[in-house]
Amino acid sequence: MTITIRDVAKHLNLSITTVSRALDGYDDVAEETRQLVTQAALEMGYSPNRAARQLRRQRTDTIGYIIPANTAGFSDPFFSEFIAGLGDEASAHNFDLLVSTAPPASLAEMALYRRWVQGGKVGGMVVNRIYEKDWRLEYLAVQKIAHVSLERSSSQADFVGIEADSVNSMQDLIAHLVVQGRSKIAYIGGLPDLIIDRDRFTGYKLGLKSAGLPFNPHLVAHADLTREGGYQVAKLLLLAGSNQPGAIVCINDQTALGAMRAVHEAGLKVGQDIAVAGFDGIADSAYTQPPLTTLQQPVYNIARQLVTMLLALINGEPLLERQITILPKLLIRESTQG
Amino acid sequence: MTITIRDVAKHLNLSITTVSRALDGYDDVAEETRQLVTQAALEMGYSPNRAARQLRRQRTDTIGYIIPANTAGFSDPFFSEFIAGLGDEASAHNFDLLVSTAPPASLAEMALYRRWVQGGKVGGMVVNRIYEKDWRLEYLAVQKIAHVSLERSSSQADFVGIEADSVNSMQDLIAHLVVQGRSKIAYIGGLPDLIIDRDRFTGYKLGLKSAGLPFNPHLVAHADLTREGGYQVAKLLLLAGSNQPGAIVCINDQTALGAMRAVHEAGLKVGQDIAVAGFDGIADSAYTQPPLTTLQQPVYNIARQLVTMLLALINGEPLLERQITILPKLLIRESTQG
DNA sequence: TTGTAGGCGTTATCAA
DNA sequence: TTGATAACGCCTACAA
Repeated sequence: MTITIRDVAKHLNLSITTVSRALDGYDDVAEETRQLVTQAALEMGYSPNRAARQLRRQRTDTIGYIIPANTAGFSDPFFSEFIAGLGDEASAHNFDLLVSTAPPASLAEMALYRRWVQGGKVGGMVVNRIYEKDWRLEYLAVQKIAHVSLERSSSQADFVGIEADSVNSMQDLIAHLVVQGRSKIAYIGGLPDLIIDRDRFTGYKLGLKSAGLPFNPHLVAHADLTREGGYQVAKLLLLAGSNQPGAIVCINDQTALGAMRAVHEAGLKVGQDIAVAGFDGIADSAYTQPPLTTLQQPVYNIARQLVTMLLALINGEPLLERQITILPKLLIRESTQG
Repeated sequence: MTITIRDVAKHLNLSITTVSRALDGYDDVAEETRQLVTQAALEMGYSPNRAARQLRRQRTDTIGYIIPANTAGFSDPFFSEFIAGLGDEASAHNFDLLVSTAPPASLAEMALYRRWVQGGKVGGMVVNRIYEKDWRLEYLAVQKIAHVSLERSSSQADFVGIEADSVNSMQDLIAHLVVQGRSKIAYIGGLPDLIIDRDRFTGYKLGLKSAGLPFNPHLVAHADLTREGGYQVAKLLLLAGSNQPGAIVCINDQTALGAMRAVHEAGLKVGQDIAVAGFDGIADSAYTQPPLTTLQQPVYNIARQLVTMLLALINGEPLLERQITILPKLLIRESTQG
């Protein structure tokens, strides 16, 4: 940081006030002067110091997102798409995106929130992978800081964000599997306290009910939303002998990828011997072998939309819709059709 | 931003100086006082305003990384691992990571650099996907701002960062394919100006030479490092009739995934009819069907190491190694063995 | 060991 | 239409 507004002003024999206003587009500056200033700023390579601006304006042009990663070195394409969406939309509004990772409800996570929110580093937060009881949402509400969430916790008094209608879309998926002649349909979820687990599991059960199929707790398992977790849990399900499932429905695509691998290693054919389906519709899902049936959510666009909503909140602009519901789209691919 | 150091000081009937120093761990503060202050700060929910601190200290605790994304809504697991590594290591040092995406050498990219670097928003940058002639590196050098890069441009006078020995590792891969009886080995790269393309392509050619195989320009194609690009280009290669390759070596795993799909759609079997190999060793590669042979780089750890180096640079600490070379590890999987 | 005071670079208020 | 000046919250010489 070497060149300041003072340098520009001195160079032009103007006051810093005029320079500041010329650059900020105030209309009480002579057009001629503005041209001069803009030109000089560009030539001199001046860009306003963000810290000073933030301090003075008492607001920041930064939003934050903390990836809820349980393990170090994790990797889930859901997050790259999500972050790309957040970043692109933020950039479009000259906002910046602060990113970090922390295990849910960990001390590290809390420290980050504290630093970012109470330190005024961010003007708003994006949250997802919501839990039924989620300290983050309570915290953000108490701090009265702008935030939007993907998925909704029942404790959220004033929910602003997007939720997917997992319950209904999951039922569509189950119906599809039933049409394909599958009856012993297994479900691999995540932590039961997760909103997405609750909803997708509910949809799964309702789907069975509609089809007149019995609910069998032995066909339900919980993993951790990772490929590895899906793999391990699916292996166990496949050992069930006569109780072996004819289909495995997973809480997300990563889990499904793991399950597919387990099926394959068991010497069975995905799509023929056992149907496998996921949820999210990440780009990978079209490239697996066989391609994966999934409930697709437009992750990238959801992220952009969330940022749009968040910025409106931050800028105190009216929000057309405070709550948006999306119906994931059933993409039927080979993994569920013999 | 509501509770400041002043509030804490007033609450305790101390001066702000004392509070500031107590919290920053200076040793000229009575232990008793420190306890009091720390306690009060916690209770009152005080966290220093980052903007004020940055302005005063004339340095920031933020580093930046701009994802070189060519298309909106892109998704490459390489980047999620990379970002997770950057974020984790930054967090470990109480630094924050600013992330955005921009097409290489675009106006948007330049605007971001300007805002971040000249605006003092970041104290250092991480750069990768380097080009032979790369404006970012020149810019960062001119601005005299700390930066590290993954891959090295020949124009980098003072390179600090990590480079993979693509040339040698690629030769290992070619040797492996030759042992497997493959002779018509194709190469799908990226833009020729990319360092990784230059190096991997060089390794490819040297590998052919060592094996006494002729170099055939018709077996070389350029895509864009995406799955879709790899898919399209591989389709063309497969149409070559009698010139059809027996193996396809790709610049990265994403390209290889696309190529695998093309092979599959052509009714051929990956690993038997045609061998396919990638580069990077992203987590996905173990889960494809068949699993993908690849040259693995520890992306997550590379990212962490880069941040370690960058922070040393920023803090003016001595760097044990300014330049680290990594030899990617050949992971032989089914995609190259019949 | 603690307190006083100046200034980091901006923007906003007020006066010219 | 432009300029002088105060303040944003913090850190750090320097003084007590």
